[in-house]
Amino acid sequence: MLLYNSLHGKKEPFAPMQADHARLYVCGITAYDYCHIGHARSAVVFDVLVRYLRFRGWKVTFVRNFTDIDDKIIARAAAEGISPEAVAEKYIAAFYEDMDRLGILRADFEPRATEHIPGMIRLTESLIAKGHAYATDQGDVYFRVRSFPGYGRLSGRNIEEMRSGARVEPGESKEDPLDFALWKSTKPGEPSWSSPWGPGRPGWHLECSVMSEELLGLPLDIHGGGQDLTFPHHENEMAQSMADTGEEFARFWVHNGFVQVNAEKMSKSLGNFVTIRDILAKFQPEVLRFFLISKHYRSPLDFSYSSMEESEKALHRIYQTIALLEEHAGRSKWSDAELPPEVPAELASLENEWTRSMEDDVNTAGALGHVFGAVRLANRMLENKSWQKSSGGRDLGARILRDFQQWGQAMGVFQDKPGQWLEQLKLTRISRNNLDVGQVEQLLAARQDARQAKDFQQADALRAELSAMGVAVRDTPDGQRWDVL
RNA sequence: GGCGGCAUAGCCAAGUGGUAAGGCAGCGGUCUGCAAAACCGCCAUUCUCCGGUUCAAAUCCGGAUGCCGCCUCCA
Repeated sequence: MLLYNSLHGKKEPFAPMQADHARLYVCGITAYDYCHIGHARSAVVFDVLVRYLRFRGWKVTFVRNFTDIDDKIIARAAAEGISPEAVAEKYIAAFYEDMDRLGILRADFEPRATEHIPGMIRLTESLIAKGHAYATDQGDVYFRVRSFPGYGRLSGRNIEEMRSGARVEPGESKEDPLDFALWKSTKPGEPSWSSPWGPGRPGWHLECSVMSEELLGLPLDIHGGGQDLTFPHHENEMAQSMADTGEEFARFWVHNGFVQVNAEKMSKSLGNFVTIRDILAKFQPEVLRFFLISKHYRSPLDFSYSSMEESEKALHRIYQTIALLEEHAGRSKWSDAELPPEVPAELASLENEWTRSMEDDVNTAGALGHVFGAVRLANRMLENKSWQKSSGGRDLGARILRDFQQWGQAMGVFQDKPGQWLEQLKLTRISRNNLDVGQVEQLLAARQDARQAKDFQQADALRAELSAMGVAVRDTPDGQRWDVL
């Protein structure tokens, strides 16, 4: 399969270094707030990557860390009046709640920075010993960026051009503004660990270097994260690790694109910050997941509630067809007829195209297009009276159901029972539209009476009233059924 | 200022040399007493613009315009 490697700026054939065993490390969250839509995208993108690598038959060991000590956590602790540890616990728990709902698989290892302090101290000592880092009188340790010739390779920048932009905090005594902290001396009241340089805490970039090496070994097959982490986080991780080992740190760097809200960067200052919880209060989790995979993972993605509604309708269409296919599969009698050969051939072609899309840099957007191809094919078969009751139709229906199952597993969607999903959709929409179910039922009962009395004018008036409320009524042999639009 | 990305129908969105997937909306139809629910069908001679390469370009090259991201904590 092809994967876009940020290190070289192009798609490259991917295969694990060790036979059949892919090792991935993805930067997780800093646990200082509820997860937003951008965290959801990153989580879903790498969840799909892991699922697909496994679907393809490779063994995958997947590590996703938690940063549980950091400036933002300390600031949040002060704001909430609780300890930094409690802040991290709280938001890690919230992370699991949100991600479980989105169907994100747990990683094989989910290490926390504070569990790996000794390793970080060892790496820092080693870098000092090799001349790549230095301690200051204040008890800070900095990485000597100019001692590592490859610096800037990942993010595509060169040291000379960066000088003006680098910043030096007051009180820092760096040799060079570009240098970054490996170890920070503690300020009063902050969490700290004892170290050869006095009490302090690790710099942010260090944890990923240490934990990835300890849990997976270097070089990693894939190191992932959001595009914004490319610089400085990943550049610095790479510099630390490579300066220490002298070897490649990660073979493939994979970065997901940003989520924007109303075509602007999401930020607290713009007031367009959308958390996963905000969205899941209005939509089923799978709709968000579907929305996130409906565009290629490297492109910017613009979030809006109207896009969510479109995704909801699209997903509804798929579940609707799955429901029809399952019902169809329950038939007891089948004629001997076969389908015209081009019909199963069309399905075979869609199956190939689905795989081709996924093999091409995990193109879920393209793959979904072929899923809809199968939806249409299924519906065409179901609509055709002679196809529908033929053994050829039975086989085609079973094969499409199996495809949906497999495709869904690889992408982390279509896993629910269709009846349940459709019912849940109705409940979600009722609550989103603040519908008064009692009132709806009253109107339905009145319409039922009117229809029985053949007072179609009154029945239609009631339908119009319901419709104005966003309720669609459908008359079936079993009576009235209603859906929320 | 430096680096990078993107511009495809009303909207969203695949497609990296061989003649434009898919979703939403819209339109036509099936079903229905009716039906905005379901299903089927139709819907870009054309891919921001201008040049160039080629038998052939949305896809490659050069230029223009517009939008965005990173360069500072950030998925």
